[in-house]
Amino acid sequence: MTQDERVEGVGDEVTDEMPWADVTPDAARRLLVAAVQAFAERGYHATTTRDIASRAGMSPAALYIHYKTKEELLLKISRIGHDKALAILRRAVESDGTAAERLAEAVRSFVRWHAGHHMTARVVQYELDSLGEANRPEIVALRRRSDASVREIINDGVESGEFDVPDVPGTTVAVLSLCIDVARWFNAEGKRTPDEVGALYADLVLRMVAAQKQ
Amino acid sequence: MTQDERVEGVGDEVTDEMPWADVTPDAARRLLVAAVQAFAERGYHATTTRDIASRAGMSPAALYIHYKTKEELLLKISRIGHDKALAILRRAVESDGTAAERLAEAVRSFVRWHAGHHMTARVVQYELDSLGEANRPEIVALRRRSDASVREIINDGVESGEFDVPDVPGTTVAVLSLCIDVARWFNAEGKRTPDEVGALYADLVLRMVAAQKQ
DNA sequence: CCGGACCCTAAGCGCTCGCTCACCCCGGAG
DNA sequence: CTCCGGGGTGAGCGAGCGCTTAGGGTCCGG
Repeated sequence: MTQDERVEGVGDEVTDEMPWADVTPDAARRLLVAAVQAFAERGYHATTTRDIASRAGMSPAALYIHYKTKEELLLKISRIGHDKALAILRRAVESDGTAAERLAEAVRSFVRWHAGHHMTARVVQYELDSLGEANRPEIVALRRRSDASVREIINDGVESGEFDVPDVPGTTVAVLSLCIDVARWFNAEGKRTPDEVGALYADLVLRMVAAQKQ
Repeated sequence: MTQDERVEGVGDEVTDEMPWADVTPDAARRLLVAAVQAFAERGYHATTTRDIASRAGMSPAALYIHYKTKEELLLKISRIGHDKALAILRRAVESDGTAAERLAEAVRSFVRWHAGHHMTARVVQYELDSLGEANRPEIVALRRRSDASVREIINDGVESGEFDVPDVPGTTVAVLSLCIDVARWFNAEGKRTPDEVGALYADLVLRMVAAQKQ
């Protein structure tokens, strides 16, 4: 009863920082971070539980004190990652400003997150199929909410006349796809910072939806 | 000496059709097609050689008559797939017309291929890391040539004044990224045909690079 | 009839996987 | 000191992996 649970209470008013800050037993967090790195580098199926444990400085058996299975690690990573990504999008949707401003902010912050946390994002976005049938629907639902958030802004812009978008669902898919794929190609040793990529992509997306002649 | 090598000589003047048409022993082609499906559905590391063989209607051992290892299958798929994709881009680059026409054609045909052959494209684009150190450089080199092809068209358009692109390398990455990610989300049972997605994406890309005010 | 080249299979080798279990170390209460 | 419980470990389990090998069916020229 002394050092046990301070899980709740801190709130999550921050959305852009280290995602694993409030994973509570210290050893469990180290294992989670190790799993993110391993999954991002080698893929879920090519990663062994022995590899995860040794990255966290533990024996292979220690993993099973904190997680029931290897898939539970992937599920927890996917859940937290999608929550963070969705929170970023929702904040942009619910902010004040024109549709163009909100769309630019959504793309900028979403891309910044995918670049800055490209290891996490890679696992979150590309290892969804590695989840079993039992766990996948929960994550797919989160993803659909991200889709709806972007479509919401684009629809607003079309209705207000700011945007000229012949195919709203198709353009929504394209915008999200563009942002998500950042996690695949972004390299921390490359020349661009996450901020720069975010600014570039926000500009490109605004061009995609802008009314052609005013 | 009788039926051995007729590999070369047929030429590859066709770029948009079934990619495995000229894989010569019939059993080897069936195994390759089975491997593409399995890798696309489950990923390379989650696919067993027993699964590939049984999809091709053979025993597990039959695979090793035609291929030395499981990775050789992935390498062959990657090589053929990248060759086809690059050929499509090169044809657009070397065609006649304005930069805008060539860029639109490049995106349209590249996207059409990624949608129409999304299983192959998924393996080609997303399983590159599963190749060992020995084989990866060859495929990476092919990918760089695709990158250079798109950059070439965009540079032409900037120099001729057709395009207004502040960041040519960044925009090149974005365009390719947009096209490639089609392989991830495209669903054959969905509402859109590969042609429709190609047309939509060509339009979106032209908007991204178009001179804002003329 | 034979004999062998060509494909393919049944069986299984050696290995590593995800995961388990019996035990140990160590700080705090009595 | 003893006792105890929770986080950790060493060793190893059954299973399934990539891949190999000995041999069988079939079609050929003789």
